[in-house]
Amino acid sequence: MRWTQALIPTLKEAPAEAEILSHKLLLRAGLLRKLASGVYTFLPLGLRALRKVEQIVREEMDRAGALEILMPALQPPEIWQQSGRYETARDVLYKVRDNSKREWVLGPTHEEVVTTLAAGELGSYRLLPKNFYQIQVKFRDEIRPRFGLMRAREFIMKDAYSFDTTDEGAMASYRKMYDAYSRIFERCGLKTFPVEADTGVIGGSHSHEFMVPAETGENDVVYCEACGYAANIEKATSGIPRTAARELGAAVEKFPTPGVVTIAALSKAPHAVPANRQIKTLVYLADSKPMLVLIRGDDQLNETKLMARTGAAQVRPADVANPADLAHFHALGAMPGSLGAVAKVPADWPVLADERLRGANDMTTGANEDGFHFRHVSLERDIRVTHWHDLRTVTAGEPCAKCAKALKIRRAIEVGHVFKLGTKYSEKLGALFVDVDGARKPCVMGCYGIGVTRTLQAVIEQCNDADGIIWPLAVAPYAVCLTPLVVAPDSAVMQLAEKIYAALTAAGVDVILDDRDERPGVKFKDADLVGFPIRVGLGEKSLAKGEVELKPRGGAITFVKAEEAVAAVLKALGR
RNA sequence: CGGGACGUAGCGUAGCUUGGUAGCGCGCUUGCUUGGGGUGCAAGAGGUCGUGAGUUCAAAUCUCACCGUCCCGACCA
Repeated sequence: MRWTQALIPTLKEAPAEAEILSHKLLLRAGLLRKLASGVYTFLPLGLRALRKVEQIVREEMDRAGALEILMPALQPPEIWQQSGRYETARDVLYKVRDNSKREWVLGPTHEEVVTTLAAGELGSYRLLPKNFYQIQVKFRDEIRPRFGLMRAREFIMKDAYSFDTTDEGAMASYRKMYDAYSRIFERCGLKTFPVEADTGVIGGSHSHEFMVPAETGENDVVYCEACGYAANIEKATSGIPRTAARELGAAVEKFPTPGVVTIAALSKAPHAVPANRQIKTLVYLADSKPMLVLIRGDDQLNETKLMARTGAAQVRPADVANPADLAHFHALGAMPGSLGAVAKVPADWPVLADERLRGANDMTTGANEDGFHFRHVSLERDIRVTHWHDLRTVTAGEPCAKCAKALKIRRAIEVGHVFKLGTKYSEKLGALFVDVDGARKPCVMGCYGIGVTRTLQAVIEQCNDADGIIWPLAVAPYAVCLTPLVVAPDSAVMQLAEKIYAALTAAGVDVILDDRDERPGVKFKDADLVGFPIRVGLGEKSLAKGEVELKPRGGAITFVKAEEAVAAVLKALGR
């Protein structure tokens, strides 16, 4: 490609819409343009890089035995109603109506479609196992799109779905995908690490996310450098000890605490009850049903864990500002700040307590009477706990549950996610097969996603310097940029450039010839900004010595004989 | 949805407090110049000042509503 025939609109300054570095570089290097919030056009260079990522994904999925298909983005709402996600996923579903008023859903993911396909086509164990994948546009009505391609309304995803006859088979499929993902990200030049993950609304029992460490990521990952434990903070646990038990002793005693409505306030004089001797009592609604959640005063509730433990599709804290929720506080007899689980708890309310409180006594908690608290409370003796769960959020420095070394927490970008789904969708959508024994059984499923557009941006986030992008060779839009500093067609410099251009093109190298009549500085700056892995500089000075320059992006210049330039480039490309 | 900021030429911005001819840099066009890290000079094109109401003799500037964009939170398959 000749630069003058391409469209590479580089920018000296980043548009104000971009906040993080990778987003700025996407815009400045002329890869991407925004049409609307969370909706983007890929310019030629951006598309080339995207295609490179897609191709790596495709090759590794094929190698893992998956079959590429292409499913529709436009989907009938009926299958979503069948799976139950028409309701549970309604917040992210784009719904459209055609001219005859029939409703459609723009696919945010494809479990429903692929399971419907399997229901029709995979009727015998002889056809199993199968793994279908596609690389396709997804639509999600994100509450807040942000950071360019990181969280967009419309984005490209590789999604795969495996169908097995047995649980063991499904685990083998899962393992294959896990291994394929490791190879995919490695080939993309990305440093990723897998972490244990929550399975969320999608359901399932086993799940890992592939994370790219980055301060701009939207996930917190808990990890242990000593033993390798790593988990999304939504899922992570630690070996932190339970609350120290004291002698059972005194009976519950009510005491006045006028105006004290926070853990912090109660921990100060005159009461001076340390936060770790307090019970935080929260009113939560799980699918609209009220419950009490008990957490130690110095801990934070992990809502994802709460959702997982209750099995609810939606959990939210009761809100004093919401008139409909006030009844729940009235039922307890107090407002937040004085809530407790000792007295006046309606008999049909579940009381969920965090494991860290198990066996704790001599604790202080609200009395369900505004302005009063109870002291000398024993969890076992004084509170009707209906469920004990791990509900707290891990914090940095806590001992690892496996090896007791201090845990660390870092931010990361989720680029891939593998799930073992089980039979949730195959049962609901009728993906049954006839087994050897003649019995009809639901397929055991797995699903596996890679955010392709997000991965592309993650590469930029990880591979850059002050001058611009530093593309890993495997995903660079062009591997080589030829930079003649004289572009007159009859000049020796340009004629040599044309010769090298022709030879590299013939060798199948992705090469761009910067034939613009621009000053050297402009060409160098643009080449650095766009981030071509190798730049070949051709100028009169070096050519007088019979040499051209080879400059790897971010590396030092080397000089090679002009007649050896093509071979040197091929060698630098590892070919 | 709650909190905050912003909307002036393709991009970045000044002007708004105190109402009165819309300015600068980059980019773009033309000419000359320069020619190894975003040359220099000159001339030029390009603006519904987000949209709509209102106040006023007069609104980019003041008021209200709406739309859009971004950030924090909530949410997130």
